[in-house]
Amino acid sequence: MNSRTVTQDHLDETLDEHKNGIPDIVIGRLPVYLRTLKLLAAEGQEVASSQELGERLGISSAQIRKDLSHFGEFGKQGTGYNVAYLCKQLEKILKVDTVWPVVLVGAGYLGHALAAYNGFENRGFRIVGVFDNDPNKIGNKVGDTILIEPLSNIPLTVRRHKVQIAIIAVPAEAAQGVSDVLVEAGIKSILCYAPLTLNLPNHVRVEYIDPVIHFQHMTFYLEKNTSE
Amino acid sequence: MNSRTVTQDHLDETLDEHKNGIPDIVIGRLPVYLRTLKLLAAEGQEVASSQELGERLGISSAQIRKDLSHFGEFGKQGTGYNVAYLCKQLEKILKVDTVWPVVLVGAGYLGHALAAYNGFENRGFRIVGVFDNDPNKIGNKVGDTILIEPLSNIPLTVRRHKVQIAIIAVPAEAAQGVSDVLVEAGIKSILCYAPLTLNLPNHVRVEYIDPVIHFQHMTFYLEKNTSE
DNA sequence: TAGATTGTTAATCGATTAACAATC
DNA sequence: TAGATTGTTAATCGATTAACAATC
Repeated sequence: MNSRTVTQDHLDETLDEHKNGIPDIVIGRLPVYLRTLKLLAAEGQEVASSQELGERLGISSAQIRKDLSHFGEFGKQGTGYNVAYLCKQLEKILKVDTVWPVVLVGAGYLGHALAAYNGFENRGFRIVGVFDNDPNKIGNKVGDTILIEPLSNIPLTVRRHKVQIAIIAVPAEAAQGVSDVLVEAGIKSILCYAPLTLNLPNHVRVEYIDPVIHFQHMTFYLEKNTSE
Repeated sequence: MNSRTVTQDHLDETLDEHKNGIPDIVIGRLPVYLRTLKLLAAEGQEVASSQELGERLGISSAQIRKDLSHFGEFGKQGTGYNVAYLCKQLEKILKVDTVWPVVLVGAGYLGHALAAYNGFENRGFRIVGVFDNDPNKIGNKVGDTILIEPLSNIPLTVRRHKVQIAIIAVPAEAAQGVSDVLVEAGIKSILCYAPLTLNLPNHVRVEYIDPVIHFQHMTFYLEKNTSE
């Protein structure tokens, strides 16, 4: 959850903080800004102030201005931000002005849902390979486009497409083993849907999605039904 | 993202901070501790120190001890924490020592994946209703157990099962409308898979899951392939 | 010009960490 | 007893906010 110092051959840096010294927590908000700005653009809005954005996102206008100020000056006093322009700039900053190839491991229900999702492409990502070790699944197609391949094919696909990002959508028991395979193949970032904390080398970034973590966070604030 | 002050008839409190004054960020880590402890328990480990937990989670032992200290004294000097006992205590603190009913809106690929997932029950949650407005889906069953019902049935199910938690798994365009229906029905917490920020009354807690947000966070730290 | 909003500074607020007495 | 680890305090570190000069 925190910075872990990574010592490599040629440079010293941390995983969570950029060499430029921009806090990771700021980077984490930029995709949310981008998502909102694209929605505004789709609604035909040409200009937005930090105050308007803040209201829409439930955060302060000061935070938005401060966050953006790490990367340059994108607004105009008295007016606000040009929506299309700020979108472009954020895409460049986050490096999603091109499409990144992604491999997906796990072709269960969740894997199918992810493979079928058509919201990746226009936000900078494309699934270029789906892998599973179940012999009953290998050879089948997902969403009548992508073939399900055995895990042993991962290295080839990763090399061929220069893939740096992987999704793990396998059961918890299999996740650590899968992540080892991915790291070995050269994957640099993993999005893990399996409900556990992976043990990985420091040069690999992992993020987690586990709905139950969110639920359990919520229930702390809820009142139990006493009557039942 | 921050505390928003909620003024109700009878009491003043914030959404993100408990009346007891325990920081929301601490609450957010407890489910991760719980998940890890349950895994340790399943592996047969009876005792764990804050240091061991910290290493497993990639956080400091001091943080774990500090977090837990908000709720009581659960460890033993020189030994550490009894895994089973700490599990039980965390479940009580998070109120997941019983099972919460949850409604799911959206029976697309993602909805099916969520409805079929068998990892909710033993962590405190059960899907008691699945809703969709597509006439082609209504009446079908999900995972040959749960019937897909029209959104108009939401209020009845929510009342009958005293449901406080909902999952939104519909396209972005439909999400705001669905959330209005849920709030109207009395839902108190929403887990939203649609890629947008919902506009909701302050007494309703929302959390978001959007894989692209994670991807875009990751790409900031990746190097683009220059050769392609 | 008058009004609005930016970018930035300094102050405030809050979270993490280091350190250690207490104690198993 | 000696070694280990907790719970807690105080110090450090970092993030958010308020405020305002600059300026469109």
